[in-house]
Amino acid sequence: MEFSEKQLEILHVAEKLFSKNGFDGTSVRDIAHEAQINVAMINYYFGSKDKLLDDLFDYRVEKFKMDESILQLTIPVMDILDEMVSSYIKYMNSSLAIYQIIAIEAGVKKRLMLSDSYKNLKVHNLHVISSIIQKGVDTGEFRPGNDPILIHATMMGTFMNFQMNRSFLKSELNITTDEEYSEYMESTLVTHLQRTIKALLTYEY
Amino acid sequence: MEFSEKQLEILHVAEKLFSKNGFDGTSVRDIAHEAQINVAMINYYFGSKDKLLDDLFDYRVEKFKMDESILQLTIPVMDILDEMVSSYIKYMNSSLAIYQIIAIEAGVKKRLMLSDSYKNLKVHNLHVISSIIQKGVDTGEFRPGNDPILIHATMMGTFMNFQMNRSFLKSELNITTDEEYSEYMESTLVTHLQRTIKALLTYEY
DNA sequence: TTTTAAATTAAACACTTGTTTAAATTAAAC
DNA sequence: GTTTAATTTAAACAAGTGTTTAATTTAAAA
Repeated sequence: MEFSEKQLEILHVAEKLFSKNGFDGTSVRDIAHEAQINVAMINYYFGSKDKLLDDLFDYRVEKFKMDESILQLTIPVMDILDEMVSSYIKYMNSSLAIYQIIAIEAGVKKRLMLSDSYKNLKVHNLHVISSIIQKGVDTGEFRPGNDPILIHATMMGTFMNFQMNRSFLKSELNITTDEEYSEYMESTLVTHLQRTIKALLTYEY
Repeated sequence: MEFSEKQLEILHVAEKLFSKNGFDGTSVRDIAHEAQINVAMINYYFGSKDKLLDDLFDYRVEKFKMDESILQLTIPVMDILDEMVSSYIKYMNSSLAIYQIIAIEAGVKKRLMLSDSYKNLKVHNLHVISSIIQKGVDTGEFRPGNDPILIHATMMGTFMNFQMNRSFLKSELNITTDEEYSEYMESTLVTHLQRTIKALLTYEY
């Protein structure tokens, strides 16, 4: 699906407002006002407010697919794992708005959950993680028996926790700006997750 | 603050609907209908819809404080850690509704974030985790240098991820009923988190 | 039992919601 | 340049929002 310049402008404004105030907390008039267009244009271009969310999701979802090609790299599997965690967190961090929306709307409403593309995305990412783990198990570097679902949930959930408790954690970490918080997530948080997952995959229990 | 039987009935219905449809997605008339009362009673008892949410939060928040007394137990620190994870996840799992509300409203709106009791709760729980880690470091069982904030975020976030992706994960794990999913979280997920945190605290990197 | 207070009700309030309409403007096709 | 189509607009639509009011019923206090 292709979008015109005008449609993209509306999508970007909607993304911003949905992530800030939630889908139900954002009116079409809020969007129209911020985008400096007439309210009717939203229905003219997207049909309805619900379809606007669907289109926004389709517009963004493709980029959330994990890069499968890292599996082909001739580097140690430990480094592949590190690279996967790092690039995934960094991309999520650079696309916070849509991720915020997904987290809320997929959890509360059934809206996005029903979307096939959402399910396909998750299945794909689980598959990539699963393949990396398998590769490590084959080389004897990782212990077998670890469920990729749990690994994925840990990575995703920890990131999300930082996202949803931003203001509390900022004060707790003595961070003042959003930029600094962003840096923290891309360095300290990434390192933490890399260590956590590696520790788990090599841990003897 | 004490609530009458009628007020509690309203609070329980509100909790259920807020967790299902979000705060903005739930109207006072929805609550009144489900609780079989007149709409005006909500404002009569709670003043406003916003204050109803505040009261619901105050009503539940106390129970989310981690039990500090486990620190005094004369059992290995590993077992204290296991017990902390287990009891925390189990309690969260038994109070899903309010946790769902917290996750959404604290993240999107600034509503609950402004609440002092919410901040105090988090500070308290972080302190308990911090004390357990310190105890393990003192006995030489845990490595020093692990930030309790990251441990807490991992535990909380992973649980939340299971909560917010319920329907996807149910199909992925071949789970059909909510009861079974609940059992999974209290057994497999708890074990996973215990292992993860212990692995992280003892991991040599 | 009478008086006072609390609880409950239906109705109205003013405002916001998403969506549609029909007219006006702009752009494209011929 | 005229016609056709696409875009944009202000206005209206019906339904829903949280809240308030004033009247009524129920319960408690005197």
